[in-house]
Amino acid sequence: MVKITDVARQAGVSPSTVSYALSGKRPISDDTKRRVEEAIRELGYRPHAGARALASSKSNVLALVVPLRAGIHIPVVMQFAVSVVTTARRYDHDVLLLTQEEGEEGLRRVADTALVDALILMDVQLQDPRLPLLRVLERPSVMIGFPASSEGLTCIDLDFKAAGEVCVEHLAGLGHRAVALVGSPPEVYVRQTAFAQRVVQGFTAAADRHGLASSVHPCEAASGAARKVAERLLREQPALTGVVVHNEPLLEPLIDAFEQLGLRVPGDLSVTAICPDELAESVRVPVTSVALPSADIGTRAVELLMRKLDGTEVPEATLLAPRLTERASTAPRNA
Amino acid sequence: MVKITDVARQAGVSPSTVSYALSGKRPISDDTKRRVEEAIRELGYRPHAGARALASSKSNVLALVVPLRAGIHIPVVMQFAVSVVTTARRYDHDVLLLTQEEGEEGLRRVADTALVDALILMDVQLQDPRLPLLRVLERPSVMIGFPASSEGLTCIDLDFKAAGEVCVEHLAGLGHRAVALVGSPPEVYVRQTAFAQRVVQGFTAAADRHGLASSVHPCEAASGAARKVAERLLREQPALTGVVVHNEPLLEPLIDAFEQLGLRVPGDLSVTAICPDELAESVRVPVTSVALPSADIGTRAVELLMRKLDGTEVPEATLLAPRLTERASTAPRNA
DNA sequence: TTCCTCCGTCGAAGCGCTTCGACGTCACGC
DNA sequence: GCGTGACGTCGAAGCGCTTCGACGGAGGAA
Repeated sequence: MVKITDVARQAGVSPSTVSYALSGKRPISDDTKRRVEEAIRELGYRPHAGARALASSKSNVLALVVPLRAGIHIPVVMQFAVSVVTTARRYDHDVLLLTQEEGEEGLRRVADTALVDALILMDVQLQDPRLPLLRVLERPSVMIGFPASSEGLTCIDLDFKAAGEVCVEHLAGLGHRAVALVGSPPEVYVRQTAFAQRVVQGFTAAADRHGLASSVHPCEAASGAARKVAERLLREQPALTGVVVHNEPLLEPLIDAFEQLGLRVPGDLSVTAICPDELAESVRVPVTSVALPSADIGTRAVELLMRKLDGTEVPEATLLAPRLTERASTAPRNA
Repeated sequence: MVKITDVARQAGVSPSTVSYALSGKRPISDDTKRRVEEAIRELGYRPHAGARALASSKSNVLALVVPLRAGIHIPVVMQFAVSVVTTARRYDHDVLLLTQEEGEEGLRRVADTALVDALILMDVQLQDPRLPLLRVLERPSVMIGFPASSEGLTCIDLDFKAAGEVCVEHLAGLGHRAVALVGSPPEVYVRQTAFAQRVVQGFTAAADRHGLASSVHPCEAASGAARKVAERLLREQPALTGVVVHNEPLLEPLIDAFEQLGLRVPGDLSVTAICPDELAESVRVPVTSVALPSADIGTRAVELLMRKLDGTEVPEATLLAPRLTERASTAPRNA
């Protein structure tokens, strides 16, 4: 193994000079820098991560805690993870993958052993048991999603309430007078995951504001459930002409179910969704949707963390404004 | 920060004794061990990962390289990653997440900086550019999937050839005489990813052996493509009564398409798949399938790696025998 | 010209841990 | 009763890097 002293010898300088040439923390003459770089290249030198972490008390590793619970759309998690890794690399950091399963003990472990410098958590619940820990941990963290109180923490997420509102407003603007929300599986609500509830709040508030008849239906993500909920909607709300879907795996089956029940989309029924653009575009009838910008959120989360590591102040809450893209699934009522 | 010397003082022993009590590498009296453990608990001591890595030249971290290319079913990747993390934890290791995007340079980086002790690679291609690197890297690795030559490397995967055969044999056993394989997207074959080709080999070989008429159809994973391929199959192969699907996202849409074309499953058409059991069970007509045991593979991959880290010899190739589960989508011909 | 400052570099200390050799003690066998 | 291990513990060295203080020399100010 080639070490910094080898490089120093080869370049005719001291080890500390090599270190400074690498880190830029002290001025080094161009000539010296060049010789050092050359020596590094010739010898194929790579600084030892552990030694570096020990001496500098920085591991340049971020922890990413991913959920593995039911009711969460896996591709979104994955896309998010990839964008975190990619962005972290831009800042010369790596990403350690943890599962929710490890719980608070896992967080404490990687933080206290100095394995990681900072943490990113996904799938935060309203009363998340990890919150107190994050507040006392001596390492910065960013949460994807919002707990009941984000006091002293840093959170980022799509503004789901606004997303629910935007969907309703789009439908109201098209003249629809009765709308329904097909939501996430019941367990997601029971778990008190904020984003699902926020959509409901936004949806209901906007519907009330516009004087629309509305109803909310949590729904399993199995395609069998699509048919059932479709039938039920038509039975209970015969005047229904607008539907908001906040349940990725159900989107396509639900549209199929409506069509099989004799309703054309968007002729008889307008459908909007809150989901990744990718999914919305890939449905047989491309769906008007509010984008779930997982890649964007991942990038921003890492950027927030980097600023915290720099000692910069960052806002406690970052809510991304919803962006609705019109596609083929919505049309004016009675068009 | 509390360090090993603090623990040593508190327990009235030397730092090295604490270290040995922790690692068990030398005998320590029960009494001393107890006092050390107590001191650790009282002080909340956590060994510094970097210091440990430096002194022991072991980071206790594994690298996991995940693919992010098209044509790969994301939930499978995720499930795999989770099982790797979970198993690694059982062996007191953590997992660093890398993307394929980082390429060979990324592998070299984490290996040469001693950030990780070993590597796991997914989505290996027949002529994978990373192979030469893996052979010279001074760290053990395990690959999920098989390259053209696994000489000197360690690979593990489902036996996809046998999986293709098992599907055909199941159909042949039910009396079917004309079968088709609906495969992965074309780009997966172009990329020379072994598993897709192996399925084709097994499928074709078994069909020939049993004297069945057969055809192979790579297919996009979009649900629009399902309808097209279904129509094409019926047109080109009117006698068709058995289909093997090796394309997760297409499974359900394809069955829908067949039914909309007037074919009942399994009445007129028997369908088998190679996919996660979870998926096969969740389809409206539960599908007879060969399981894609991602969790199992992940676990085994980590176990192989641990044995290599121990210096134990492991087999170069581990092929998991296919396991076919009969469900509602297959029935005897002309039942 | 002298003094001070800033630049570029060096040497040494030290980050917190593991590990090696050494040493005292105790039990056992002859 | 004494040699001989094995057991349990200690001290010191060192893993490879960063960083701090120091220092010589050049350049500008006085």
